[in-house]
Amino acid sequence: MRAAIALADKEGLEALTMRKLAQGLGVEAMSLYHHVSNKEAILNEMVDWIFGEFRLPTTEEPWKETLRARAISAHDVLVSHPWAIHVIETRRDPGPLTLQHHEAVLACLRHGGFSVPLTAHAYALLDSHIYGFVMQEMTLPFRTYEEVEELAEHILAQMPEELFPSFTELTREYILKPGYAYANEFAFGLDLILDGLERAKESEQMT
Amino acid sequence: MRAAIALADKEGLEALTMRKLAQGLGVEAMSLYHHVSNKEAILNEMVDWIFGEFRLPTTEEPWKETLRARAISAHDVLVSHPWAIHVIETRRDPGPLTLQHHEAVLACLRHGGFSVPLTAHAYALLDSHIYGFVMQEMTLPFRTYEEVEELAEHILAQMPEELFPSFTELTREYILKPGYAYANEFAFGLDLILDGLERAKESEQMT
DNA sequence: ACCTGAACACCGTTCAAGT
DNA sequence: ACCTGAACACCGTTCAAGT
Repeated sequence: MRAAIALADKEGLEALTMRKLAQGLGVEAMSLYHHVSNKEAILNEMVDWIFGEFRLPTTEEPWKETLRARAISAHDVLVSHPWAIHVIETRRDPGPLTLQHHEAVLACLRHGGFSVPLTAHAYALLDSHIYGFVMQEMTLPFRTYEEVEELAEHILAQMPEELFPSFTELTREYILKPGYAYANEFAFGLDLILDGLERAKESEQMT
Repeated sequence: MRAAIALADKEGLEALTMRKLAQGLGVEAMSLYHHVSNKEAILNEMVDWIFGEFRLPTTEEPWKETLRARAISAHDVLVSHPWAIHVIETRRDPGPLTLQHHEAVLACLRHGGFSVPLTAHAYALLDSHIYGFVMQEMTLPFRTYEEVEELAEHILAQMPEELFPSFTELTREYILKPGYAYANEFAFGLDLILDGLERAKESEQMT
């Protein structure tokens, strides 16, 4: 398990083959099948491990703060294991740590005063933001600010400005400004969503 | 191109191999390399085609309405081509239809009165919701209401209720109610986000 | 109980050879 | 210009055979 995560972290998901995993463990590929039923099972366990890394929200703290912290933690975990979002996307049966995590988020919302339907809405929305944001972040063709700059210049140079005025404007006046980092956009959306959920809860409680 | 999309639609992304694609075209796999440089190029074109299917927002209509319609259209397109979200996630260079689509969304926000930074925030947020939601929707282990019911009963039966009180409550009081469909959650989040963006724009204009 | 070598049914892709 | 057969370097997985 640890070997599989380390291998995917270091060499990418496509390098995680049964042969290479076995090699890292000093064994032949076929031996792995004595400890795990197939590769799917390994991927399932990897996803469950990821959920175990997310900070659990509590029912003691205010819902907004604790869910904000868990969202940021989830974002950070997913970004530091770039294979995770892809693998999560293909899993269909949640492991024990995953269930435990879901339970903690749901309990937090219910204790925070959300009705059952609003809890369902809120959970779907919060996780859409986390997964969708990380997905976009991972597909960006750059990671460092230097790469952003280089790529943006390259794009600007070959993009007809008349056809893409808003695009070039955004690149020039926002992306190429010092201090730009896509990851900073995460908190904006998160806070907008949390504020919106608070408002929805309050208007629900008035009726 | 059309053959590749049809094959992925009908038999799934894992069935889209060069050999099967060629077979459907009545030709050998190796012949494809005369018309396309490699499989990556095919996947790039498929993603660009997907973006071409999204309804383009306009600058004539009010931003909120036209962006709402484009989000719903994008959701519907992605759900009806289940391979799309996975392939988008691994693409790194946008095609012409993709760029055109981005330009239209950015122009719509700018015409709607959003500043350049707020336009960047808004776009990241809207697309996070679309991608993240679809991603979750695709990984659900059910599609029809009957399957929901069956699975929920199965889960309830083997889940220790003391350990997962909120989970069982949600399943019993929300998911198992007639008329439940996960896809319905999409509009809730979308409207919450659009309202939040409107509010953010107004408070920006006051300063 | 654990490991292994050979094999099977696949991949994407290259390349020399055909028309 | 377009297509093809054989081949290469890989996959996940099965299975009989070893210790």
